[in-house]
Amino acid sequence: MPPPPILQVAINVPLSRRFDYLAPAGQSVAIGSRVLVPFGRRDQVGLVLGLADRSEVPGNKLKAAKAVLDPTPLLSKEDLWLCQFCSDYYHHPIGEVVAAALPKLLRMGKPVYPEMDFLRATEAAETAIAGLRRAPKQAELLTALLDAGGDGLSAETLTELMPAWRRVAKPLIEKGLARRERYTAEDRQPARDLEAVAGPALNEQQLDAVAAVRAAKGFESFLINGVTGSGKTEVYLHLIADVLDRGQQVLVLVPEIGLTPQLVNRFRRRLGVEPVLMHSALNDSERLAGWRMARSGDAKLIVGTRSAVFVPLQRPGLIIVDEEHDGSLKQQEGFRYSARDLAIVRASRADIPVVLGSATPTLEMLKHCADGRYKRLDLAVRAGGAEPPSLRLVDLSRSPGQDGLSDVLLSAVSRHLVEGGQVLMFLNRRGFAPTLICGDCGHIAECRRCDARMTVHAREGLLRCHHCGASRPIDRQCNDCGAEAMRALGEGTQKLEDILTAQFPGREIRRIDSDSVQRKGAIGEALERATAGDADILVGTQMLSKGHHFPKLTLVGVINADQGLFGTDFRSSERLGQSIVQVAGRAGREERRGEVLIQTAFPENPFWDQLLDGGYDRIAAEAMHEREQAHWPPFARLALIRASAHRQSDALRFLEAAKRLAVEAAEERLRVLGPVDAPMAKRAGRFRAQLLLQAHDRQALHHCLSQLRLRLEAHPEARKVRWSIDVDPVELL
DNA sequence: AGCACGCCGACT
DNA sequence: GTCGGCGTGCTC
Repeated sequence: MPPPPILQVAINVPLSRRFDYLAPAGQSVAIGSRVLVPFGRRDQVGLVLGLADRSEVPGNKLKAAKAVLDPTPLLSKEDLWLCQFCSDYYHHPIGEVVAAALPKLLRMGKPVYPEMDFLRATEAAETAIAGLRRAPKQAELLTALLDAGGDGLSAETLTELMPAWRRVAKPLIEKGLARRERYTAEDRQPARDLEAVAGPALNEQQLDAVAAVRAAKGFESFLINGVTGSGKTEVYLHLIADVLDRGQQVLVLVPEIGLTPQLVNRFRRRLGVEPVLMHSALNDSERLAGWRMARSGDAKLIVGTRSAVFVPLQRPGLIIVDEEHDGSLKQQEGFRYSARDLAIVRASRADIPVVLGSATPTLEMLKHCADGRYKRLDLAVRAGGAEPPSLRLVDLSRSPGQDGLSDVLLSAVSRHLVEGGQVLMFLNRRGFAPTLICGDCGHIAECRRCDARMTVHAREGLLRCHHCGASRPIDRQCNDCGAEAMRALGEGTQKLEDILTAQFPGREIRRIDSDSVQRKGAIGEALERATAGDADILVGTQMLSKGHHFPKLTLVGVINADQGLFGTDFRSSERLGQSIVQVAGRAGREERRGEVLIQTAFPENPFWDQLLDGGYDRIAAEAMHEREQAHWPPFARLALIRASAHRQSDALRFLEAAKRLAVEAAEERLRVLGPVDAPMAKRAGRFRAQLLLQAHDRQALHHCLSQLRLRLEAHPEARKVRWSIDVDPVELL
């Protein structure tokens, strides 16, 4: 008689260990299944990571699982491998990793296939149907049920077929001709094999790129470095079509904003398959349905944002990461993973190619290419022969204008409008004005919970903190000297919209930022409306610069680029280069050449010369050189220990302890910098500080982090602080 | 993270 | 006299 197996269970708590349980009496449990377990004084859903025949935990402490929630494993060996990899690489508790990898309903213990109401015909129906001549609706319904046979039809299907079916079904049920039952519902196959519409012929570079990826035997990483408008998507479409033809699945990761109807429609039309979407605008059951279809293999093409990188795939054939440089691919709280990096890890594990695309690749990817680890595929010409936009600086000291808009830019706007073009004004600052200042004493209105100034939102009459979301009515008097002299200083998108409205009466001006686009997922619709062409001037933040195609757009104005020029983060020039090149790429994609005007008070800054002279390539090359000199990524590996607490001293004391432990564990193979207050030390009422670990290679860093985490979890100082490890941080604050 | 236990302040 | 504040400890 073998001993009862011990279940090693991952539970969604911030603890790194697994919890051992006895299998429920008389039941066998498979690895990868969920179980309901007693945990402390409550019940929790856990995932079985492994089976063992003995446990370190003393027998009297072992409890038995209460129920097995999945008769067959929910996650495959491959899925579990990915979770374990994440837990190891990001030094994050396995239970929280598993939780992040599962749709909410599964996390809550709901069944994979929901039970649904069905209506089916009884045996008596066959003969009785002839007697229903005077009840045509009933006859119609019963015929449909008989035609469906088997389990009958689901409530969902019936509602589509005959919205009033419930009323019609009632007499049928009373006559014993139909019966309501509950079954687990199978997914309806996504509509597919629509007509695939042929696309434009590929140019030589596109053909080369397609051929290169096609030639991959198993895992290989490709970086498609394609200028905006060069037709990266066309290359993706050909590659996807290949894989679909082989009967394998394709996973496409896009930035949050990239999931616009434009892209999805193009996939649908050109490939003749219905893409399964996974993004934040879906509700819980839609998410679960998509997850299920990916797992079963019914979904051929999955297009999703960051968290879709965890979706189980039955027959993976290709992973594509579009806009690889985009910051939204990195989770910025809790379990801080990079969906781009995990996509590469998954592809490697599955032994399939991975394709990363960007017009402005990160230095990390450029270095991999330079080292020969990844294959770089350049698309240097715009499809259809469109010319690249012309970039020009506007010196704000020579052409001051008013309210932050130079005369040069204003006259360019009117010129383009008169010529029938559309104009985009790019300003990475929402709200009315970034600052409310006292004209008498110079006091600036600040957030009470953060070390940040409040942003003026004039429409709503509010001051808002963009860091914690707090708001209050605009101060009438100065909180410092009491003078009634508070005025808005600087420009935000709201104010810019007002100024342009006054300057260009009769023109349609549309603002697109996270204030004007409230609902998640509404961004796509807002962009669609703007594209339709009735807007003359678009005013917006970063949101406007990503991936969307505006056919009539001929002028882009970059209102305030200077804030990126003096960033403290070592990535700031890479970032500024990316955002300007990306927004510039929106201009002039068809017959008319686009014009980009960049306002700056510092035209002498070498950054501008590099950008105008050599474009993003040059910016990247310069930045690469600096990073090598300074031993920053991609020439070093970083990890950040973040801590926050109500008292600043608690956070700092914890990090001091962490520093001692890190130095102990590291054996001089890494530098420990800090602890320092985060640049905005107080945020949402908590004080934040961080410790930076810098290592030459991954092994040194990870060796140190593994030891560090175990010791920190047990450390008495850790109780007063909220802390986390951020491996490969992208934001150093 | 949650949840209970535990020991000190302003209220029915 | 109690309701409740959040410090401390624990979860197989």
